[in-house]
Amino acid sequence: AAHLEACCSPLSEAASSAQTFDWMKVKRNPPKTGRSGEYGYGGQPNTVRTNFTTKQLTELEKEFHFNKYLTRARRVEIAAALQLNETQVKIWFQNRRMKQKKREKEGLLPAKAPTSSD
Amino acid sequence: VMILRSRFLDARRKRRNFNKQATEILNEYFYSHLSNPYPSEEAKEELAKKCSITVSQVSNWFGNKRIRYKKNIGKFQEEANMYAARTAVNATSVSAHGSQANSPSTP
DNA sequence: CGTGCCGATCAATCATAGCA
DNA sequence: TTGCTATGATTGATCGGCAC
Repeated sequence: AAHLEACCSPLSEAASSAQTFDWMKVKRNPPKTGRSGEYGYGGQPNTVRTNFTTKQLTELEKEFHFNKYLTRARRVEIAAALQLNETQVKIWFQNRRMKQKKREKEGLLPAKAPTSSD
Repeated sequence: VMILRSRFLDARRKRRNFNKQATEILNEYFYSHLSNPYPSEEAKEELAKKCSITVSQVSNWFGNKRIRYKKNIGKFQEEANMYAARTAVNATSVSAHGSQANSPSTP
């Protein structure tokens, strides 16, 4: 579900001024993470971006090197051990995999252009 | 406290601004596609080559540009007009490539 | 029908560059 | 040097699409 606001008339504005296109109205849904009293922070629903502690990140990294992918069981263990939601652990691994892929991809071209000149 | 963070924060530290030339190219693309500033992977690669930066940097640039633009459209009005006029000519030569049917507006 | 993953993107923030 | 703004990069989390 997305919240699209319909206010300005799409067909108006002219001249050089920029109109308000769809992409400018895109609003992400507020994160629903946090749930379940976790660490010592208020009780209000997490506003945004959970700040992982160094300890949590260290453990997650350790797990990642052991396994790039998690099993349901492992995820539950880690979530409990680090006091995070299973979703947060799942998402962390997802992002971590993408990050590694990006790294590999870039750490392969920085050399030089593939042109046969050399 | 924050010292612990900076410990392993990598590239973010020695950041270098892009050349004026590169920024020009990126802005030209952005404003000439203001209706949909989402370059395809191929387009990103081409921009990266022209700007002498990586594809990731191109993605970062567009990501930041989009967010910051919509956050304060007014602040970019001048810039928008400037590039709009400049790329208006360029747009004419790029209207027959058979890549993607894209032209929602164009009153 | 529900769930995990991917690829792209968002959105907030960090740390520095640049300028007055 | 001091203070503030511009800007590139990072990252937890969302969105749409796809496979199982």
